[in-house]
Formats: sequence, structure tokens, C-alpha cells
Amino acid sequence: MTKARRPTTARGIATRSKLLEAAEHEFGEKGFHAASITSITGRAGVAQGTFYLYFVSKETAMRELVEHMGHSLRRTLAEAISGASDRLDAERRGFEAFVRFALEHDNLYRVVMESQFVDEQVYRDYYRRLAAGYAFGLAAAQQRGEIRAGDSEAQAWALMGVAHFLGLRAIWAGGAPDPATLDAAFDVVQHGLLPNRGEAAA
Amino acid sequence: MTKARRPTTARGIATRSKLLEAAEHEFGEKGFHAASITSITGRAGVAQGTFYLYFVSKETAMRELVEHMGHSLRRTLAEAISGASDRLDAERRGFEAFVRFALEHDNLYRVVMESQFVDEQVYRDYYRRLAAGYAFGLAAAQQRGEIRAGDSEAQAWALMGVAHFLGLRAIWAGGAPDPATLDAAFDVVQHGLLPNRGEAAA
Amino acid sequence: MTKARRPTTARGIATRSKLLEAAEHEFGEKGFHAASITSITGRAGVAQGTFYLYFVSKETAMRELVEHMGHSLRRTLAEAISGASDRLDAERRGFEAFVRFALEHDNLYRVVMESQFVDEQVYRDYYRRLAAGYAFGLAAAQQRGEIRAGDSEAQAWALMGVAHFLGLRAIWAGGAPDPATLDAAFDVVQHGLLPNRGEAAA
Amino acid sequence: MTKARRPTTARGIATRSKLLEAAEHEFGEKGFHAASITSITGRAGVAQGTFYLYFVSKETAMRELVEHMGHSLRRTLAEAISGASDRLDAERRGFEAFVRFALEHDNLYRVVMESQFVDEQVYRDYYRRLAAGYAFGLAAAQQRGEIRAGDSEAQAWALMGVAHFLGLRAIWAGGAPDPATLDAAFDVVQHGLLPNRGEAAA
DNA sequence: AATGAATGAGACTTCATTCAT
DNA sequence: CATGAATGAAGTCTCATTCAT
Repeated sequence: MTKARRPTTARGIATRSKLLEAAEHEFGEKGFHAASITSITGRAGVAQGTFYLYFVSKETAMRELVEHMGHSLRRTLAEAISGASDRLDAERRGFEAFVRFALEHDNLYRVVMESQFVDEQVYRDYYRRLAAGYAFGLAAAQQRGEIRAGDSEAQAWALMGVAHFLGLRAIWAGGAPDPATLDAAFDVVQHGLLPNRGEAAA
Repeated sequence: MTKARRPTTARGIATRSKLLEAAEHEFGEKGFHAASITSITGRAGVAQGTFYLYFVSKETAMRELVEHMGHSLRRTLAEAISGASDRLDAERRGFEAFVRFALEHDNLYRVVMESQFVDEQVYRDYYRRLAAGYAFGLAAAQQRGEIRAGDSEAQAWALMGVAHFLGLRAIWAGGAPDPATLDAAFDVVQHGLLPNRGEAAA
Repeated sequence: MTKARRPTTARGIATRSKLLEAAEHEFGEKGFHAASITSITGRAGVAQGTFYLYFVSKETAMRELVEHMGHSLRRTLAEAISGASDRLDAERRGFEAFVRFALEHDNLYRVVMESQFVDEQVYRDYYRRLAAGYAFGLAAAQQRGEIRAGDSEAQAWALMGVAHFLGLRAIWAGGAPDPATLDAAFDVVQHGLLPNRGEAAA
Repeated sequence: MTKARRPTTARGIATRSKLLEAAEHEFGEKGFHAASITSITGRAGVAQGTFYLYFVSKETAMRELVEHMGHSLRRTLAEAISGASDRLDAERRGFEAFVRFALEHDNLYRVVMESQFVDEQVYRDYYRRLAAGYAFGLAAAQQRGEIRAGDSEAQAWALMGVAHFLGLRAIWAGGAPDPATLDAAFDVVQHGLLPNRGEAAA
């Protein structure tokens, strides 16, 4: 029943972040279930019991991590597309930023995927909020005639799927970004699969 | 270290099947780690030890399940597109079949996602084999001029991403398929985001 | 409750001995507890259930093995010393035969030692019968004045101890017999630790 | 994989001791394999998991016990013979001390015997270190002309064998020491089997 | 604020033994 | 005589969590 403390002193704040960072690595490397509190506190250099001073449970900590990941990603994407000339440009920048983000947070990227077995809510929310923001941007672009009309939410999910696997492949490729692949994938996003008459004629 | 027996009698074969099916449900509902052998054997109506007559370990069983899922999916997709008039038609049929498959095997669909934390190899293989077959079909279609030229493998991954999230959403939507969304998503695949391209070409 | 069958047919007799031989190896290599019926029947090339056709339990089989070992050893020793000129010669021959026996049955030699934790009775009997026969021979030799008078049973145990460790060392030495060591040990048995005046003077 | 903690507080130290003592009894009475952690912790009055706070595994605990036994025995013997007038006197005192030690630690005495099936290394080391020290003392005595010349290591093993069975018999005899038997056995050690040797020398 | 000892439920797995064929 | 499927008790070990200091 010990309530998780919100740290007030500088020392407390420091401990809490050490713990959170340790958790990120531990969860990311081993996945939620294989991760252990002992190992987390070990990485953070504190005693086992200390964990429960700041987190109510292992699950709680994971939730916080996933939510934190969601915030960061959305912020990162928003910044990335803020200076875009049009929606297509925004998409291009967004994809790049997303892949970069996935590579930088490859551990958490995987944790998010596993979170569905721990707390399905937090998992769905993660993608829903992402999709919601995405769809909003697409709808606006449709209004401005920058992109084809259509169900903007469905578009958003489709594009998220493309980006998701792009991120996955980049992680698997050993962490190196892959601009050529990115171009090719973006080409699909841009033109779809239908052949370009003009080019075909050329 | 006792080797898993391959059943020889009819009774043994039946038991193994019951076990495999029970595992599919258990793993799918709870995820690999939260799943328990006790519960699996309980569902199958056999004693705990019986599990180890047919599977070397919990992990082995999961691997088999993921591989089995891969086979089925590939076969299903191959059948689905076998009668297609052109690649675009094939894509359309493939998407539909994929979503249907995901819904029918929603449990395993999630098991595959979690498998990366248990045996990353089997997880990657699952997607790589899928991508390989996919890319092959796209390359051929490019040759025939049915779709735009481009890196067929990158195209394959992008489309897999679209399908993946389509499947996920369908599952979340409560199991009901969603034709409207499917249309919208497929529209992106067909024409991309650029306005009026397809129509302009027509 | 299935009673262990005494085989009547030739086939049955053959199976039983295959099983017994397999058990000797299995028990010897792994010790009683780590040995498994599955492995024994595997070595013997029969199905698991067959074991219980001939032995009432794992423990029973081990008991039989230990008793069999005792018989063989006693017979071997008796034969070895049968042609001895006097008791000292008999001892010499007995030691050699014992070490050879230990080396040839190194596996069972160790099983006997472990048997105390499975059935202490069979274990004690093994040594007691050995000691009894030994003491009897020593007493007779004392009567004939071939060896020093004294508590022949205590002598027997002491000499068994010497032989025991001789056997152990031979097994550890990789199976090779070690005549030099045997001589040295036997010298102790012959003369004891007291210095030989004559030699000391020489 | 959790490393066994080395206790820092008084409470921890006390718990570890209780556990070790409980293990000594449990292992000694039932042997390694039949011994159970549950029973050990039960005897110690702590929860099951506590065992793994201080020992990495059941096997580790046994190893520690055997090594501990070796240390104690060697120390005991060294003390026992420290005031001896000559080697023969030392032997006499050593034998007595050994038997007493075996009786006091009858449980561990048997654990050592079984340890060969769990960790042969620790078992061999036990006897080798004992033999090494023993042989060293004998060699020195030979130099001083107190005992017959000869391979001191072989002598050591022979004498260890005598002592070993002396200990075993004492334990079987119900724990009561047996001075008469001890005398008789020691007589063999002193004079060997040859008649009238010692007396003739006198 | 922090520590580290302690808990105990629960997980996977093994294996001697029984039984129907 | 032989098989192989099935059983289920028992065992070792892990780990999130609690508590006294």
C-alpha cells in the first residue's frame, strides 16, 4: 500500500530519473516480463526497495514509460514538420523524423509493441493519439487541396503502417538509417502503385 | 532434455493437436510470458506433464506456433490472389484476405508481435519471408508494366505496414471487418497521396 | 501393483539382461538419482513400459545390481587367492584382483557408494559380507601363524579401507592400474609403519 | 542468475548460518538428491525463497558444505597431532581425532561420499588435499627415521583408507566410539601383517 | 530518503509409474 | 511380451512486493 512518492528534494528527483532511465534500458533490452526490478535498481545503483519509493509497481513504471514515449514522439514529429512547405513535404520530413526517432529509441520502440500484453489501454492510446493528430493534419491538407480527398483517418493508419515497418527495418538493419529505402517507400506514399503514364511513355 | 515425442498413434496425434490449439488461444490471450503451461494443458484437458511429451519447452511451442502462422498466412494470401486479373486487383484481394486472416487468428496475430522478445530470429523470419514473397510478386508486376517501377522490396515493406495496421484496427474494432476503411486505405495504396494523379492519368 | 515377471521365454530373458546391463551403465555414469528409466530403456532399445515388466521399481533394480556386484566381487577375490602360498601372498593377490575389479566395474563401484542413500541395508550388507569373509580368512591365517595375532575383524576392515582407496585412486588415475603405488601400499600392509631395524642399520 | 547476497547485517548473517546448519542436517540425512530446499528452509524457519538469497543453487550449497567439512577436518587433525612425540604417536592421535570427527559430523561424512555424483571435482579435491598434507607429514617422519621409508603418498592413501572405514564402522555402530577396534586397527598400521616384526625389533 | 532482508506464490519442468492396446 | 501415451506429484528456482531499521 505504500504510495509512490513524488520526490521533493534534489536527491529524490535525481534518484527517480536514474530509475526511469534504467527502466528504459532494462525494459527495452529484455521486454517487460523478462525485465526485473532487481536489475533495474542494480543499473540505477540503488537498493531494491528504493524502486517502490517512486513507482507503485513494475506495471506502473512501464505505463509511464510508454506514455512518455508517446509524448516525445508526437512532439518530435510536430517539430519536424513545422516548417514544411506543403503536406507532401511534411510527410517526407515526418517519415525521416520518425525513423530517426525509432533508431534513437529502439529499445522503447519494442517495449511499446509488447505493452499490449501488459496494459492494452496504454498501448491502444499510444497509437490512437498518434493517429488522431495525424488524421487532423491530413484533413487540413485535403481542405487546402494539397492531397487527395478521402477518409483522413484511414489514410493516417495506412501511413503509420508504412512508417512503422520502416522503423522496424531500420532497427533490424543494425541501426543505420537507409535513405534509398526511405525514398522508395515514400514514392509509394506519394504516387501509389498505379503506373505513371507520363513516365511509362518516356 | 527428454526429446519431444512425435506421436505415432491416433490418440497421440489427437492430443498433440488439442495441445497446439490450446496453446494458440492461451498465448494469444495472455501473451507468451503470462501464458502458463498449466492453463494450456487445462484447456486441452490433459495433465500438465503431457505437454512435455510433445513439446520440448514452452518456448519451442511458441516458435512452432509462429512458424505455423507464417505458413498459413502465406498460403492464404497466395490463394487469395491466384485468380487476380492484374497486380492492383491482386493487392486488393490480398488486403482483404489479410484482414480476414488477422481477424480469424487475432490471437496468433498478437503472439507474432510478442515473439520478438522470446526468439527474435523466428520473429524476423516471419516478416522476411513474407516480404520476400511479396517483393517477388511486385517485381513481376513491374515487368509487366502493371505498377510503377521502383525498389520492389521497399514497396513490399511499405504495403505490409499498411496491411498490418489495417489488421490491428480491425481487431480493435471488435472483430468486425471494415470495408469502408479498407477502401480508403486501398485508395492510398493505389494512387498515393498526390491529388488527381490516378484520375489525371485516366 | 504389477508384479515383476520372471521371464520364461528366451526373448524375455534376453530383454531382461539388456535392461540390467543398460541399468549398470546408466546408474554408474549418473548415479542412482540422476539416472532415469527413460534413459535405461532407451539404452536397452525397448519401450519405457517394458522396464516394469521385469523390475518392480527403480530402487529394486539398483538393489539387485549392488547385490550382484557383491557376489561377483567376492567370487573374484576368492578365486584370486585360491592358489596363494600363504596369507601374505593371498593379500597381495587379493589387492591386485580388487583393484582390477574396481577398474573393470568402475561404474558400479561408485553406485555402491551411493546406495547408502537409497537403501542403507543393501549398502551395509555389501561391506559386512565382504568383511566377514575377509576376517574369516585372516583368523585362519593367524591360527597357522602366518600373520600377527589380533582382532581379525578389525584387521579386515582396515585392509578393506586400504584396498578401497587404492581402487578409488586407480579409477581417478584414468583407469590405468598403478603397480608402483600398489607395491608401496602393500608394503604398509606387510610391515606397518615402524622402521625396519635391519634396513635402518644398513 | 541473481547473485547470492553476502549478508551485511547481523540478521542476515544469522539467517545464513541457520540455513547452512539446516542444510548440513538435511543433506546428511537424505543425501543430496533426496534433500529438498523446502525442507531445508523449513528446518531453518525461513521462507523458501530465502535460501536463494544466500546460495546460488542447491548444488552450490552442497559444494560449500563439502569444502567447509574439508577445512574443519584438516584443522582438527593438525591440532590433534600438534603435540605428538613422534610420527607413530601422531598417527595414533590422528586416528582417534578422525574417528571422533566422523562421529560428530556423521551427516557430512556421508555427504562427502555422495558429492562425487554432484560435483566430482569438489569430491576429489577433498581427498587430494587431505592426502597431500598427510603425505607431507609422513615424508618428514621418514627423514627423521621415525617410520619406514617408502612412497609417502601411497602410504597416505593407504592410511586414509584405514581411517575411512574406521569412521564408517563407528557411525554404523550407532555413534559409539570403539577403542578396542581402534587399537586393533592401529596395530596393523604400526606393525603390518607380518608376525613378530615389531617385537623382534624391540 | 534509503536500505537490504524476507516473503511466498507461482512458474516450468522432470520422472517414476500405470494403463489401455 | 511389448508398446507408448498419460499421469501428477514434487522439485528447483524467480521475482514483485513488503517491512523493519
